[in-house]
Amino acid sequence: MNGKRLGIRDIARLAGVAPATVSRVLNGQKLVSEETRRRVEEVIRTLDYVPDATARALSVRQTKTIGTVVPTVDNAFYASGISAAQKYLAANGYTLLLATSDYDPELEFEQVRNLVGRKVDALILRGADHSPVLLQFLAGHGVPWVAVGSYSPQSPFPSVGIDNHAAGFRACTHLIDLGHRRIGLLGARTGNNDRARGRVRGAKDALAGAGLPLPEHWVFEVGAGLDDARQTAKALLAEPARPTAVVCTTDLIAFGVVLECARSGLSIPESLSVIGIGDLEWSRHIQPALTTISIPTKEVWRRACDFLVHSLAGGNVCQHFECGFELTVRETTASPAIARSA
Amino acid sequence: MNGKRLGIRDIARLAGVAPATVSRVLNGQKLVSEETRRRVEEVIRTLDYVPDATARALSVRQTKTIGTVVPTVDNAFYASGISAAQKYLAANGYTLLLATSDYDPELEFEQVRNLVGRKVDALILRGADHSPVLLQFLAGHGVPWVAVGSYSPQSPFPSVGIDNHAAGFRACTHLIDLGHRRIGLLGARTGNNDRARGRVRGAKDALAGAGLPLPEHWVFEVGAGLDDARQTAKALLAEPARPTAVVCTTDLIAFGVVLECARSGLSIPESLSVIGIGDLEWSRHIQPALTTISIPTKEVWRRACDFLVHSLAGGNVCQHFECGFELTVRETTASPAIARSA
DNA sequence: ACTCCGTATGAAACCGGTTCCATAAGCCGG
DNA sequence: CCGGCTTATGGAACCGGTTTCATACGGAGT
Repeated sequence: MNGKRLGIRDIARLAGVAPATVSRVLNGQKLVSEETRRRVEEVIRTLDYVPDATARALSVRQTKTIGTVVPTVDNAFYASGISAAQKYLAANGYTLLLATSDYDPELEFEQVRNLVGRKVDALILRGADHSPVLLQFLAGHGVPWVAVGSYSPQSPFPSVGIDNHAAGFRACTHLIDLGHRRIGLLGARTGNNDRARGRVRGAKDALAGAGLPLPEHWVFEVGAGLDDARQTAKALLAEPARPTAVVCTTDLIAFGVVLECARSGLSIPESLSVIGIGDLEWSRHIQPALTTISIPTKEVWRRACDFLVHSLAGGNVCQHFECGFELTVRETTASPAIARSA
Repeated sequence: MNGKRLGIRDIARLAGVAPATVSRVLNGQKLVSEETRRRVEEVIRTLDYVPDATARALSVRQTKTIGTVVPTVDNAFYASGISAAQKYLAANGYTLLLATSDYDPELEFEQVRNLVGRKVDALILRGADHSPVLLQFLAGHGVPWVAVGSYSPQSPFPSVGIDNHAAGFRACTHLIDLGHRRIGLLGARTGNNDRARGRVRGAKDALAGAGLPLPEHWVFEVGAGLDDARQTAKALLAEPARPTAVVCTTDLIAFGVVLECARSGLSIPESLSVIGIGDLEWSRHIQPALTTISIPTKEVWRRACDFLVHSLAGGNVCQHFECGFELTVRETTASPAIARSA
């Protein structure tokens, strides 16, 4: 190849103009004569010149990049959000810089630090639950960010998501309405996770509101993978005095229960009603199809991006956005009467 | 906040040294006295200073960033690869810049252009099947890249993946070995996709080798989503003279068949044997569990990253790496005798 | 005491864009 | 015919790191 990269000055020389003019053409400013613009564009096209974004970033102090750190992409829930975000951002001239934390807050911080060093214009973080040190770091460096996944109007930082407490409450209420009195609760780890916590509390509040007991041995804390979920489900099924229904705070956990019941020949919903939260793609494909709380994950992420893009553009955008959820009844829930009265 | 961002010169002033020295400390060079190093690090720590990666990138002409463009993250197959790549790269000081093309070559090119403009050190692209214009663009800009998903030793560009022809062949052979004579073929779109093409050809070659016919109406070309797969499966089941087995070039397609059969009461494998290629996480969870060709997707991506990291570091790495696959027999395949001889 | 060398540090140019400011040309009204 | 305004363009500083080259210093060798 030709010895060195070609830059704006080369283009300028070949087009017989000043670098400043080339820059103006590149940025579509209107203070350039039509004639000059065409000449410059011609040169750019024939040389296949692509301006150096790092140089531009250094100069204008913005990278047109949004960073995000999620626990893993290896989970339909996050993958779906990432996908939606990526698409929305690309359509608006931004690129997504992706980092994963593997559910480790320590690593999350390191990743955030890295992203900030790379001068992302803003960050998308899951949940509003972050260490003060991290928050202070972000504030100190003037990096805007938005929390996705939970609607937290009381938080001083922007957030987009659903009301997790209400979702947990709604899921549990559905079971109560069906007539269940013995309801178990399988929740994701709540440490450092306000969404899981909200859902669990919602379900508990529903139970308490209905005057129903929740014995210690009917509540389980579940790890992140599908295998963890199956493991826990197995433990649940081994319970001598089993509940007639369980609310799972994520669909993945519910999958675990459904699959494990299938394996051990326990029929759903006759012997056990199961409800999840999330409504992943698989939820309606699995056998029996999962009753769940549908969360518009893609919309949540899209709105988070929308918020950032607009507020970076100087717009005045509402700090908190609540996305709606809805109960989607499929085949894994039924009245306990079906089984008991038989 | 303090009026302006703090830079290396501020750190230098506060530590009473020259900017060059701070730079040396940051980069861990050894030509700095222990005493000075400690003083500088002290200042950096107390000020929470994070060096500007864009400035560094401009200066050293490398961003420690690897770009990739995949059709979508919204597919367990790609999500899994992305996830592995991200993790591996992070562990080696790189960050993944993610772009998606939505199965559109036009958009893919645009994304590549964008990534190149952002000065990624290298690219990971799916497959070796790219337009000459794109290849020329990459070459002209001196951007190294590696193809993932197919082992293509004859290609002038590096590749990491499995031998897709062999995978298709193996899958089909499994059905033939079981005694099937009427075998259908559900393949992903082959346009611009050498992997799908290889698998389809492999299956066809196996058929031809066994002297088995493949009537036009037993081969289907399937769209990308699970819903497309179900749609096609529905069409297959409507065939009056249906095959006794089908090879699907991806697990997602196989899922479609399995789910659609369950819906219409057709029992697998008694009435129809199904084999997929890929072995996604769901393949072993679905009912009945899917027989498939297991591809070490994560390993493929990890090796692709490994290749790039090492060759960027100046190492001399083998240009093509073939990952192994293996047949994983589960519950969706059986001898046709079971059904026919009854 | 003097040269020679290795080590620690500083000064300044450079990476490739952007943008402020200056300048020049063209046009209008008085 | 000239001042003043608008528009097109060029010159040069600047963004925040890195790196080359020069310099200063201390110690070893003779």
